[in-house]
Amino acid sequence: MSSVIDPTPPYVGYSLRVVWQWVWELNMAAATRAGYDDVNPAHVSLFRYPGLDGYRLTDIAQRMQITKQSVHQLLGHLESLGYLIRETDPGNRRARLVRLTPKGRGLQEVIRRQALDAERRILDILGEDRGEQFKKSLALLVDEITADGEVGAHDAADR
Amino acid sequence: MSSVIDPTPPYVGYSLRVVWQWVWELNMAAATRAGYDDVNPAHVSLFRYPGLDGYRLTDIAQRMQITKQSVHQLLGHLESLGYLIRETDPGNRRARLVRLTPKGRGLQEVIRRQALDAERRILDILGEDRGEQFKKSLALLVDEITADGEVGAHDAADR
DNA sequence: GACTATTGGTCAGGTTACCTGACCAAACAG
DNA sequence: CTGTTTGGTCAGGTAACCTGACCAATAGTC
Repeated sequence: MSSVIDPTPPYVGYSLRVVWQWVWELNMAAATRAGYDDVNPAHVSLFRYPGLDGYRLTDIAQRMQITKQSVHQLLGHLESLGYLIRETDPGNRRARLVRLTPKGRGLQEVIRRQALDAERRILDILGEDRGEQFKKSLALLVDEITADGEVGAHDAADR
Repeated sequence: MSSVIDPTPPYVGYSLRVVWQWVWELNMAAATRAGYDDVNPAHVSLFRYPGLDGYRLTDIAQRMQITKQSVHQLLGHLESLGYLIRETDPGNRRARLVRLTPKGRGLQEVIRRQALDAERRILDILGEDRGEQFKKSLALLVDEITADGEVGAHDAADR
């Protein structure tokens, strides 16, 4: 009794998840290996592109699609762990800007290096031509998706 | 002061995440729209390829990379919501097999259809040739990654 | 057969990343 | 001056995860 829908897996969604998860696990592993073992996945995810330095809490909350309160808590952890400080924005005295400490910049650097390394590994697997084509396709998809505002544009209001 | 690492974003990891998240949000939206609004993302994720029907708790835990206890709890929710039942495996009386109810099969079907729809939309964006190439590349990456056991092969022991 | 080890699953209890709601202070609009 | 909006914080709750202890059925060994 085969279903009406014959799946012909693996689905693209499935594959995307597997590959992304692989990159993400390499990312966490790189952080831990480099000695940043006092942070958990939620913390590290805040460091992902485009990072934390110079951003306000609200910007980060919007980017991550979580509440300001959640970001507040996570930034609090990172601050008490010595990864960053929050200083008042000179141009807007209600706002506070995240500033990475040397420790924070160290972790940021590890994460960026790892991102490039993952990219390298993908190109190695696919080969140069196919790899570049793959990157272009991905970029095109990202353009199209973010243009439509289909991701991250639910209730820009507050949540 | 440009960093040692000039990022040339967007990174592949970032793009993968954006695209995957887009697919995933379409997935959740499809479930909700179809009336399955008593399940949350954690529940729906259990239904993702290759699904629940016929599997044992332990299989699912391993696939999802979470503990048996967590799966136990989530399956408990889904059972009390009427999505599935757990019946003793005739061939192994300690094991219990997940069996989807009609309601559960309904949700499963919605998710499968949505997966195909997402695939269609990606092909529409990239065009037929480029899209097929993209799928092939993804499949190749998945093969390579899962072959090395780099994902989901941490401690096959318990977890 | 009896004896241990392994496997599949459950119960009890803790942690924490999220959430909602209420609130304050600075900035802005009239 | 008087609301309203914006950036952020405090208090408290929810639930998806975790660890540890445990039981029942199976498999391996003598």
